[in-house]
Amino acid sequence: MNTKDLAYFSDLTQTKNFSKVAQDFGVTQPTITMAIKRLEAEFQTKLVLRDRTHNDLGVTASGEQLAVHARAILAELDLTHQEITHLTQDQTVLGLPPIIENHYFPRVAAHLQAQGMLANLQTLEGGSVWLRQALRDGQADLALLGSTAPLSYKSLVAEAFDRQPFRIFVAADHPLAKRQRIYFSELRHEKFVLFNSSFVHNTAFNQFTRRNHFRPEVVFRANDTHVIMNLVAQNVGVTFLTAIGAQHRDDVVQLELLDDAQPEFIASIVYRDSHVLTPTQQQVLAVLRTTLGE
Amino acid sequence: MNTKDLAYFSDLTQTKNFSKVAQDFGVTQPTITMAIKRLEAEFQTKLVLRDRTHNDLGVTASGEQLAVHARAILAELDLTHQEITHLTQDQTVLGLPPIIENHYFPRVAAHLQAQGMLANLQTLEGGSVWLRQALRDGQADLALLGSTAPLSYKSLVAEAFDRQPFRIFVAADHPLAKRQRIYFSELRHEKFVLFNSSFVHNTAFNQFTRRNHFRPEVVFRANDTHVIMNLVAQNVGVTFLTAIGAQHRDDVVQLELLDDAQPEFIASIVYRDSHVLTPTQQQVLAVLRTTLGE
DNA sequence: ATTCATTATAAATTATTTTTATATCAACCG
DNA sequence: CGGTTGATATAAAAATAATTTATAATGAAT
Repeated sequence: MNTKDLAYFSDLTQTKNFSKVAQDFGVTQPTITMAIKRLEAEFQTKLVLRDRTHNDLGVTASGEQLAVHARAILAELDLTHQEITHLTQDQTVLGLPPIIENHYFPRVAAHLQAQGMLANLQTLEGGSVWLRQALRDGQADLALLGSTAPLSYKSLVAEAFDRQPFRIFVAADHPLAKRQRIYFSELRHEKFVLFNSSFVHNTAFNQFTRRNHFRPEVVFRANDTHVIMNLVAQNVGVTFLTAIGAQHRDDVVQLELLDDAQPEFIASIVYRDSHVLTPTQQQVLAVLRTTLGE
Repeated sequence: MNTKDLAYFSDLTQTKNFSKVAQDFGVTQPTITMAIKRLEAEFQTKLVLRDRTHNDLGVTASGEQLAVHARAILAELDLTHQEITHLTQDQTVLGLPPIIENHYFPRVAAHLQAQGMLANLQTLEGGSVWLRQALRDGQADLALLGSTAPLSYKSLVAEAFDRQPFRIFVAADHPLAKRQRIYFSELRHEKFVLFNSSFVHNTAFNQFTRRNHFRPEVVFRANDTHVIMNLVAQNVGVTFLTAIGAQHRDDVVQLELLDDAQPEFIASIVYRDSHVLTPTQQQVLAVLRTTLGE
């Protein structure tokens, strides 16, 4: 069976228009008619219902089922291409959320440098949530990710290497700046400057707000620690980060949280379980493990 | 890309012999040569190393990677066929381990009968461990499975509906038969008759033995409760089953276990998350839920 | 040195897919 | 109504792709 037919069909279930699919793939319309016929023969079932009365194309139950699998197959094929490309170019793409990149990566880079392997490494920046998907679909080969619970994801292998508590950061001239420890509930009426939703900080933050039964007022979301810290320093709001997320600065004060059973920031090395690691990638992984492991 | 090429390649990585692959698929040998060439062109990389010196065919890193994905794609395609076949024949295959079949299924069957749906149901018997795989690769659409921890498997959805403690069964004339409750450690020197390893009972049993630091003497393994019970009645050994696993009989006595934090037998309704349920399958699922749910 | 087992190559054949050209069908429109 | 439009189907021709046949090449084993 040709995977092209699956691609045609997958598109058809979405556009519900034979001619449009033909256009999308730069082929003529009868090609699509024939492709669908082939699939219907292969699976011995009607896949689409041509309802010319309402000029609307229906997908049968079998068709829906096929569409689900067709997409899975096409995604797998795509992933295969990406992986093999990285493999042949001996390139390792390491996904890094900015906080981890700032805190842990310098150490790793130094070791890789020493082994002359830095040239084979590309980094891919993004929030942990976004990177998890990037890892799945082959944009990255390895990643260092943050999470609030030990990672255990379908098709991914995760090895936790560090845990960090979350902290609150306020401007040095903020009323709370004198305190060293506070309860999250005391922040009920504060304004917040936070990471955007592709970061795990949000998961943890939401746990805190849910437990304390309040809707926080989030005045701004950014995806850069420095931007956030600058806003905090100017009292635009307070923020919620890990201790390691913030370089030291005089105009911002760090507060410990006193709440029980707090979520933690768990840092893990993550990779796909279906991915056969190259020697280079294994070396990178080994460096990550020895450098980051306790 | 044609999936046939992936099948050829997958076979080749295992047989490591072009001619053998050709035979396996009933085609001529140059067909395989060409297929591999096509894949090598598609992925722009060498996939196999023709090492004629050692008359051994090596698979490159890229080849290994492709093989992993090729198998995944072919399995997905196979699953698709199976699912669509069941779909068009409006047949639902329900996987049932024998213990669950004996205890819970009669109730379910009565309800299905009342709704005239029993004709659309086929059952597939096997241990929970084996059925889990059968469900994954499409031999079954739904299953009632036993487990010792709440089920959460990659690509499967599980809804727990009952919990049962494990018990020990001994012959009526066994020295322990007078006791009503015992500690597992008291069984250190007993002979055991058990289910074979495709049953979850083993997982639980192993937890008990590990905690009590002994290697049990297993004298026989069977996959039928009656066989096991008959052996127990004749003092061939004692067994380890759920309370519901045994019909009442005079020659066998049931003992409660006194150990702390025992594993339980958790019964769950399980199905694939990628599977689009037919109306019939949804009805069956609804009957399962109402009949089995508390 | 010859034979054997294995894979490669090239031309011919066969199968499959795509295009071109045209038909069908229902809805819409004045 | 009849004509036009948008959508899919069909059939024959053309283009592509896969497979076979026949044979060559390669290295190992005897």
